[in-house]
Amino acid sequence: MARAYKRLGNDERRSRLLDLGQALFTQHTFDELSMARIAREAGISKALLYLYFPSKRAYFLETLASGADELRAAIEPDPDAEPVEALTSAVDVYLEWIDEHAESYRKLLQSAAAIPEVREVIEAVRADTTQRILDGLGATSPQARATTSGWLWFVDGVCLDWLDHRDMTRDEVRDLVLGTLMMSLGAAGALPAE
Amino acid sequence: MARAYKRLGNDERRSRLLDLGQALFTQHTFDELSMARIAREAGISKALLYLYFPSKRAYFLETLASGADELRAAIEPDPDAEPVEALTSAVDVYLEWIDEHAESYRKLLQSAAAIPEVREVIEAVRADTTQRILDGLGATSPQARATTSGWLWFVDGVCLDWLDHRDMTRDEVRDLVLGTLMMSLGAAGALPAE
DNA sequence: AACAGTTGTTGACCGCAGGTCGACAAACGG
DNA sequence: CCGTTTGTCGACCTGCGGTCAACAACTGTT
Repeated sequence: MARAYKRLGNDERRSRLLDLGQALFTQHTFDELSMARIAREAGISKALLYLYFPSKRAYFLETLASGADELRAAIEPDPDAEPVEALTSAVDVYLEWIDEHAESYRKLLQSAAAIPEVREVIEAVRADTTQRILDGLGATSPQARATTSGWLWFVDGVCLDWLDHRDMTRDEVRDLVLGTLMMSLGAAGALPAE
Repeated sequence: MARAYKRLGNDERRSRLLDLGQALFTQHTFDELSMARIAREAGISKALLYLYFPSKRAYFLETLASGADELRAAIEPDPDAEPVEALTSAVDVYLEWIDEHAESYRKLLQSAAAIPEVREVIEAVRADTTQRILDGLGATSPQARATTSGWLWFVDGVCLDWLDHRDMTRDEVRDLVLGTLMMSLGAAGALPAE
């Protein structure tokens, strides 16, 4: 009698599922995919999927983390560089990543608000980034904080517009985005004279 | 024998349901509310709710529209005013509305990404607003478009930060937000000399 | 070769969600 | 008083995220 199923080691199965998730979640939104569908796509039963991940959200988050860690590491600023240069290169890396993962980026921003945990992660990253920028520039006023925090939204807005139209080069986008930060911080009277 | 239920006219029932929806959806997110719960809250059966609205999303959208129309009308620019002033007053009205409906505003931005239809509405409004601003200022370059479109995100980002901290006056927020638009359009080389 | 232990794997099941349908009951005209 | 209209409801269907007891594939021992 033919074997009923192929048996895999724990780690092997797990990493296969994560790979599959990364592939699926970049093509479909969180709630476009059911656990049943994912299991079918993986050639296993739903129950097995739940043996490896406690919930759909957890699965999504792990899938996300495995892909986002590289980005986050790349954006981490070089502590030896001066603030403005560190920021410039961080933006560069960010734009490059978006350029190469356009669909994932879109789906991520879409899934973001839907899942509270993801929203929290993004908000935490934003708050953290805001603080790093403020520290780097030595700004402290509420205006500076609001401007910087709003600017992060601005960046994502510009990126989405960029992906929609594709009529600017990556360098142009970078200059636009960085110029805007400096200009608006200046307008808010938050930039120390340099 | 006591009457089994109170019978209402079509319009009466409908508008009561919309009022209830507006109240509920400003206190809870879209998926925090079940149709069963809404029906219970309205004192009717779920089936009746579905007689008036074809789906939960449709119900949410109509609820939203009835509340958003007033805002949209208020933001509609006075065609006789000069562009900059029209924009200023529009932002003023927008901020005032957010100030008074802080929770609704938050819930809306959260529900936004979750429901495709809502996202589409918001994106349409943003695209429309972007175009109006560009027309008003006589700007046409991709940079100007990207900047303006990103600025709308900036505004929402600043507003969320504002609601989180509440350490600026509404006028300060307005000046910050308008100043940023002008500054960044200027930096993008998109502003005609004035 | 047989057997026991481990563990990867499954089919059947639960509760709840959005959505549908046929039957009933309130109002109104004659 | 009855027939028609239509506002209303309880029961039901499907599909979702999530759970569980049982089974089957591999491993080591004798």
